[in-house]
Amino acid sequence: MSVVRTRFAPSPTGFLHIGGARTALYSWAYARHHGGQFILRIEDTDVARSTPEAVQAIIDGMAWLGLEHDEGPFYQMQRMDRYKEVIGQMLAAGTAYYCYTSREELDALRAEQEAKKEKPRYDGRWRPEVGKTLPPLPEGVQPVVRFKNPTDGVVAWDDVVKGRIEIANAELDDLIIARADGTPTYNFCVVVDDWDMGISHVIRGDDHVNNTPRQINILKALGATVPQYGHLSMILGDDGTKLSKRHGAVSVMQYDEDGYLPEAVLNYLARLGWSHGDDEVFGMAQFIEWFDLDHITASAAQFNTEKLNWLNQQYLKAASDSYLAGEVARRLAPRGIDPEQGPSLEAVVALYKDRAVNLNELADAVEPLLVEIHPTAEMIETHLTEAARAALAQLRERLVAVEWEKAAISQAIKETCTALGMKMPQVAIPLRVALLGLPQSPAIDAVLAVLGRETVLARIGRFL
RNA sequence: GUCCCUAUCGUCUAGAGGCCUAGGACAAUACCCUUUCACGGUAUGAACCGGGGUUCGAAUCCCCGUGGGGACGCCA
Repeated sequence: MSVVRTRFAPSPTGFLHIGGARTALYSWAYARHHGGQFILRIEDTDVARSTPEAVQAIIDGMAWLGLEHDEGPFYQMQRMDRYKEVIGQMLAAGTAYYCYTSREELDALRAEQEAKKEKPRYDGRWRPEVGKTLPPLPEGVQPVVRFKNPTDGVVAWDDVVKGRIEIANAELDDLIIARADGTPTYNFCVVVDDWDMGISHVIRGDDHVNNTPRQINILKALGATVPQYGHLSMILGDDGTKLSKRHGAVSVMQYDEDGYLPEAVLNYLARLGWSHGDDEVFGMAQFIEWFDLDHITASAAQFNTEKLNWLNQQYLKAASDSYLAGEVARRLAPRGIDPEQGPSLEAVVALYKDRAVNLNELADAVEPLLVEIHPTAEMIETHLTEAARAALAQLRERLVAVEWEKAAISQAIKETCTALGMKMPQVAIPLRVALLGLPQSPAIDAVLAVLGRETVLARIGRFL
């Protein structure tokens, strides 16, 4: 069996978004599954729209997700000589030709065809044919180079996700492979790159299905081996419409900012458009073991933030306290909070990680344990009644002497309840408000234990 | 307009002719657990786009509609 070599080939005209991330993930996982190589290639031939910032954004996104490549990044702009070399060969071999049709003529042709409700396409006026007389060479027109596409028969391939696809050559026109300024175009560069880089499986977005027959024809004209193709359907936004700036078409780094763990995003993406029976929660090692291009869904999938949230929560619960403490500290820093002060961040995070959906929520939840709190007047009025304050006063006295660990603290709270004939919540809720400014928290004895005696006594003391 | 792809609960999906009284997960609802809020547990409701075939038998195969998406650039 031959070596598996896959690639991810984004054009650096924006950040790495969720659709691109899934394409990269599948290509990466397929290579890993087969012990092959995963190549990163930057398709930057559109000089006007490509930016170094976008290149960096893509690399950052890949790094955040942990999709490391084995070769590259290769930049198409650095491979110009090679493309020109191949174009020269094709011109010489007669599989490509110069076309002197101007942009204006092309526009007119297109308009005419559209008016007649026809599929717009080049009419082959400069295509050399035996016994055909070409038009006279116009003055001052720099020619483009067009590929001489076969006119009959069909191009067919067995798409690994969509099955057999056949397209009649009659549907295809002679595409431009080099612009008037000599620079090669996308469909041509892809072909040369996939060929030169020995790509065995091209896994890419659905929007490239129509490019595939053209690329196969060029590959064949070059005498190159045609790789396997797999076209992934697109990802729709939360509302079922195409991803746009407003919903979902955001950088994967936005997910970091929104408090998602890369593991959760990866797991979510793996399951969006692919399945392994009823399995839902699995790490990348497991995914690599399972993933094999079977079971990829052919139809478009709608992004569902709620399920991502649920997955993120699962990963949050499973994550280690030290990892979470690091992530939370990173989010607390911009708020001017130094987690070195106060109780151990790991202990605090452990208390809250079961109840947060994302890291930002976790940071929010943890904050009152780390900084001075300011309960609202309303909160104080509703919860810190005379009776409540009396209970807190008595509890405080017990806490002064008690051994500082959960069971003993719990015992002290219970004794206070009994002594005053109060129910647990009647003491616990005011206590929460006094300590955290909130009526809800994890188990109160655990909160006290983590907060430390000094802080607890001081915070209760403020209301006596 | 032409070509290509696609169609199972609200969403992601299982399903490769009988295992389907269509399964799981998210979301929803109810109950349980609970010291509050969560977590967790249990249960309930919820789908094969329509029409024709093929077959003893179709969610699964074929055809036609319809819906959705994509492509038709000297963009990638």
